[in-house]
Amino acid sequence: MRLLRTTQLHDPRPDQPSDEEPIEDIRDAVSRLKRERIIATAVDLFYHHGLGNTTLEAVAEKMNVTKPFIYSHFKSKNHLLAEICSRGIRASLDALNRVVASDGTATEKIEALAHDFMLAVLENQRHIAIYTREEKYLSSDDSEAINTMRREFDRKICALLTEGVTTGEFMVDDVHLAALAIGGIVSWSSVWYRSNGRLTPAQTATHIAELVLAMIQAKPARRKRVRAPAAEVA
Amino acid sequence: MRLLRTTQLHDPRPDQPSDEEPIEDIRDAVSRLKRERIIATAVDLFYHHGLGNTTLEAVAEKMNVTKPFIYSHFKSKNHLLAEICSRGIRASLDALNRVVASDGTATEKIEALAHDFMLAVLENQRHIAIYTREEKYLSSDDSEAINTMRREFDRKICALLTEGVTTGEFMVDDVHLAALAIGGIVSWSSVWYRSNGRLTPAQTATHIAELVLAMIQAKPARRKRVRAPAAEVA
DNA sequence: CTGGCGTTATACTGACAAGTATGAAAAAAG
DNA sequence: CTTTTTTCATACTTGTCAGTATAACGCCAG
Repeated sequence: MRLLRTTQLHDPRPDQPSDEEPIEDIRDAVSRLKRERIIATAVDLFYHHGLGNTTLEAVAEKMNVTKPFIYSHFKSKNHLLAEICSRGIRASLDALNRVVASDGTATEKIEALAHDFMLAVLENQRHIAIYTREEKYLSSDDSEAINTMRREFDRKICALLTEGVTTGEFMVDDVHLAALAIGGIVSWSSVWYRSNGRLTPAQTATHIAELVLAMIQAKPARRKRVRAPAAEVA
Repeated sequence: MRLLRTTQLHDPRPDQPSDEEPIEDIRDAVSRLKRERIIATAVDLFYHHGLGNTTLEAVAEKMNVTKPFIYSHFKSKNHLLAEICSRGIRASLDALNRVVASDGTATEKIEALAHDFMLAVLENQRHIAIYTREEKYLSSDDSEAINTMRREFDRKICALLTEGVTTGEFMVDDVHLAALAIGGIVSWSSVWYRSNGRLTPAQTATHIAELVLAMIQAKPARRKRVRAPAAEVA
């Protein structure tokens, strides 16, 4: 296209108006591919060396392109960072929401939550590690949006724990602290996890879920194993 | 004195040669006081705005001094950062070692460990948060030294857990993962803890220790409460 | 009071890296 | 094949800061 995304002209696909699968415009696909590569490269460097030790020139060089290439896809270094961070957070939040929306006993839901949340963190480990470290370099808008997510997070876990305490499934003195503990166990994994380590993400998630259940003293009673469909693997 | 720390001359305190308490030289005391103030101010700013968003000029301004003042006490911005980080780590490691050296059952020791470690983290929350975020900006020497500590850390918790499993006090499938979970619960508190929050550090530590014991399914059997002397408060 | 020493402000340098103006080459359109 | 448009490399500008040279000030000794 030449005018796409700019102004005039109707639909850039004038052929059969519908009935076909909505094939994505090639330009968009190419553009997205490039974006993805930039992000992947940046994640790699930001993760290993830190945001402040990584120049966009270094990112460009690693891709065998130059700086303006990156600037044609991201408005600034901070926008790139924001994209990276929000992906990590979004993956976790999706996992959480999927579980909360499912039905089952509180025990089942907490187990699923610990498992899927852990898996989401492990699968997005670097994004989340970057977010955790570089939060202060996000624009206040971005960081506020993300903080809202985080609070929502805590709220939902608390609600779930409270439910379980009410039904007598769990035993915890302080629901809020327990929620933070769960968040800690899972979130901290972005610090220590290495993808070439002893356990696969799935194994790790399973073990961690058991630890979480033990922590809140959930009766390992009849768990019907109706867990939400596991997050699709990256 | 004017020649102290330089070269010649005997003892700068020529009066009663001994028998007195070893009163620290005033200059040294003053110098230390200044260093402490610089560190405190830097911690404040680094914590709230991030290392990269904080210039040394900003630190100086907040103290109503200027940059060379800081440079006369720290060789570089990174040396200042290293000092901040190592304080946080040292406090935690001291707590750990104190507990490991104490005697008692594995249950008692783990409880004490969780409690005292948590307390140490809370009391040094900002230092540790800064360390966690800015690790990549430490010289490789410093960061290696600190990583050694971290590994030692894990090793000792693992040993303790293994001991408890052997004596039948604990039930955990994977000792190493449990150690990481404990580390996560505690370390992550440096991210969420606010000193003006609902609970005092001591209360928080007590609750967290309970959660940890539950997680490893320690029998709440005869805990004789011979906990190591609580960390002196900062 | 005076001279020397240590300390800290003033004022600078130098480097580095974010972001950009321009134009060349490639791709699409006609 | 020619024209138009997009994309990205070359080469630049610019601001910011870590770190420093120098000089002024104050403190203690004699």
